[in-house]
Amino acid sequence: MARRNQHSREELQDLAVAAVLEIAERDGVHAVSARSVARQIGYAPGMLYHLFENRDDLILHANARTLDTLAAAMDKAAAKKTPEKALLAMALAYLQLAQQESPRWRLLFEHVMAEGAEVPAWYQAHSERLFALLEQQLQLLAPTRAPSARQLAARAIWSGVHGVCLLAVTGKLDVVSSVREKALVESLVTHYLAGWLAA
Amino acid sequence: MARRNQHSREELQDLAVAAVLEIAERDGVHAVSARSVARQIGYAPGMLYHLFENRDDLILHANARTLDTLAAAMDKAAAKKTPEKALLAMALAYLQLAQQESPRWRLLFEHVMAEGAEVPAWYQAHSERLFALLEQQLQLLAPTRAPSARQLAARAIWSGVHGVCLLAVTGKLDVVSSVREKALVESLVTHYLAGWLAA
DNA sequence: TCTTGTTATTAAACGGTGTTCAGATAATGA
DNA sequence: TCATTATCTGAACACCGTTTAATAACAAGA
Repeated sequence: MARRNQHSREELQDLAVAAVLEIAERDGVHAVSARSVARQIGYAPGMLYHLFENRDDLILHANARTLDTLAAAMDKAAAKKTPEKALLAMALAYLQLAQQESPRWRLLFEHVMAEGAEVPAWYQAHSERLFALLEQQLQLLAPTRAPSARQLAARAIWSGVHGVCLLAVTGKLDVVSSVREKALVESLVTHYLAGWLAA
Repeated sequence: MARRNQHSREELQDLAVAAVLEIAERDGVHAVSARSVARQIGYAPGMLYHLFENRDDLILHANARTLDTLAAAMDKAAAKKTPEKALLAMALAYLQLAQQESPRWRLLFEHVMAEGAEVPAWYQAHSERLFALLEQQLQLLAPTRAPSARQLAARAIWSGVHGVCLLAVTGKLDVVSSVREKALVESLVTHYLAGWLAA
């Protein structure tokens, strides 16, 4: 069978991306392969290579959707709060999402570009949106500071929170069960901010 | 050919681990495979499965060596310093090592256990040594605080520093080139500590 | 309506991966 | 010297990402 023309190119891309996320959630990250995704959307594996450049491209499209979900959750979490509380709420929103939809986030955390391949600009734009949300609150919190200082603080906070979420989701943190991940994020954000503001 | 008995089991394990690290450094992380490692040490791929349980086991042994190198560097960096300076020095030692031997660290950062497999206890012991080094300094810095508070702080700091190193090595941080990684680590550690001590 | 051209789709293959295992070979102990 | 034991290999299995020639269905024109 060939040329059925049931879906537009864009529809097929959406179907494939949705299939990636669904398979990851249902069968685990390891189960996401060109063949499994193709089977799920009812096409041959080769079809995926007319829709995406390669596997990286497909996974990045799925991960971009995950990042957008997070950006929306952070926006919501920050609404009508003081900058300090907003920053903490955004960090906790990250942790919560990463924990409750961990397969999606493992897909994001554990994805590695093929040898020599660079992360494309369009994807970086998605992740930069997150930094922008932080910088926005830091702007309100410390309007007189240099923009470069705020950029640095935003990246320091986010790298730190990212580290906690990553270790939490990939299960490398449960060394001491008494230390809860939420407490880690709270400690990291509040103490860093306190120190940063006092400096 | 079979049964040449040139090396003991332990020697062969060491050879294999060394081969993993050498191939990663020379040809890149992607080039590390059962076949390439076996070829490098002059044996058949199947041999590796008499020396290690599986690929994860082999990689973990290599990564444990990387962790031990870091622990030694941290020990050296912390010597004869005040606790605060020691903590910063240890974090910077991490960053420096991760940056200058990035293939080894990509091997560590990007390694993912097979589906359903847990990180074995003997490996966790290696990474716990790092936390212990931090807690040791925090003990000197804030001897009156509860041990659980120090455990939490050690993990918060380390998760944060880990986040920076990871993003730096895997190249996901160069969004704003003006922000240097070293400045991020310094900011993270000093401001967190300042806030933590003031609390 | 018939034909031609275009486009979506697939089957099959290629070279790679981790892993298993029966069998071959050399060292060892009796 | 012979039987046993431990070491090591070759070949296979099932999977992976990816490419490509061939095919079938649609669209357009005559």
